[in-house]
Amino acid sequence: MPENTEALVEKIKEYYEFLLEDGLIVEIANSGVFKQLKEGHRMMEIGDSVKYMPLLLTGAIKILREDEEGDELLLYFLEKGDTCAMTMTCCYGESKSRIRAIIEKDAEIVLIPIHKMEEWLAKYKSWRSFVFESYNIRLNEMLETIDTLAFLKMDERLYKYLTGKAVVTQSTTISNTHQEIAYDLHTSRVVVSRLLKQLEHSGKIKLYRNKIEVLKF
Amino acid sequence: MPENTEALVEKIKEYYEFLLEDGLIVEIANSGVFKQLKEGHRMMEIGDSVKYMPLLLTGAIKILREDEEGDELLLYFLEKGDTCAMTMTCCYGESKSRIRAIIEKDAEIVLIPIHKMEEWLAKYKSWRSFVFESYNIRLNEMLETIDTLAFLKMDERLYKYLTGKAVVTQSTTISNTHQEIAYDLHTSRVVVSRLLKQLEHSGKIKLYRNKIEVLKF
DNA sequence: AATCCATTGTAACAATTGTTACCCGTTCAA
DNA sequence: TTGAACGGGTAACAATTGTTACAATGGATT
Repeated sequence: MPENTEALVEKIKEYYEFLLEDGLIVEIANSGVFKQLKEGHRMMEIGDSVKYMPLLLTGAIKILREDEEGDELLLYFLEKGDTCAMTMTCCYGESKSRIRAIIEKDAEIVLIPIHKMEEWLAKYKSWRSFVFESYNIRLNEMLETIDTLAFLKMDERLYKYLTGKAVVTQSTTISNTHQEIAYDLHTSRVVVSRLLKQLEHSGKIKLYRNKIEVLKF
Repeated sequence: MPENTEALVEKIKEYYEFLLEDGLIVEIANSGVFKQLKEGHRMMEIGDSVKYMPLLLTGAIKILREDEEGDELLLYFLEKGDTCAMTMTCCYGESKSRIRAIIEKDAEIVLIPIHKMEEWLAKYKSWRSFVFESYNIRLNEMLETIDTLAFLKMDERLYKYLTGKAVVTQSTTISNTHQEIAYDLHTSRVVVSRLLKQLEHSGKIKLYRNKIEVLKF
């Protein structure tokens, strides 16, 4: 936990030095708020009004979509160096979140007041690049999600989910119940159990209680 | 067809006067190329390198995604006042198109060289707003597409497709074969025929040869 | 008129996914 | 120690979607 602004500048530099100008990093440290968040923390809900844009320093965040009946779907994970473009959306146009964000792995973030975003756009070229780059990454991530939904069958989606999760959490062991996975993929627990069993038989994973080991990538 | 730059300025003003500064519109008219494109024209293919960003004045464009096997999926339609954010993606980072664009309804567009985009970002506030607004619209459109894929059944997707298409083409009559619809929804012709019959029985549409009439919205 | 071809309708069947029900084993609290 | 709650396995069945096959229709062409 950075003790003061100086320390925060150093902390941000660790992850953003090569992306953002020094002057901008100082501004971020001055007007941003550093936070440490625990796994499982619900950072944002659908309909919440968005006042801050998060910069992710460490850890991982999962971004979910929900329909009217409350059914969920995992959109993508945010990792170190990412920011949430769906949040940036809120600086122009609507100010309500259209997604849910849950900490997937203990995270350190810096919250930036959204009015700064526009201010820095005119002022810092590196900020413009960063913001655009973020939008692009997000658009491509959404494309990927669409491809997955449209072109893959459930067993492929499941396997992709497991390997993807292993990557963002930097661990081949996934600590989830079948029910939780079912929520993320928007299917039922029985279907997940069935397909996990198949994946185990084909030697790609190993099943334990509350735990799945990914063997192949 | 505008005869000269003066006429093009007027033409662009018709659609963008309230969005973009006058000075910017003049610049667009100077460095942009006006084009008229016919329905069915394949404007861009996956893998094409992107050198221009299109501003849509009239008509409609459909944006498709394709997987390795050549299976297609409709992502969304672009309409008057829209631009293609997936194209803007190409100004930073990769320069290859990740989508296919086909004229859905005779269109008039202005092609802007992509290097102008960055130049104008620093120079015109209205351009920044426009570009951000476009990104946001596109992100939300992609979210909508994801919702549709994840939460709707095929009959609902089909009905949504028909009504959506009626809106962008500004006509309740849809001139498509069942096979063409099947491609857009990434399913088979037989499935489309079956579900269309159901929709007809429920009184939402009326079927003809090469033609579908949307009765309810 | 005869023929061809694209389009649509439909039946029969297969594969995938979703649902219900019930099992067993583990964990945890009373 | 007992029982409830949770996590997971599995069978049986239902619903949805995909596939194959073939018939019927209507235009277009010769």
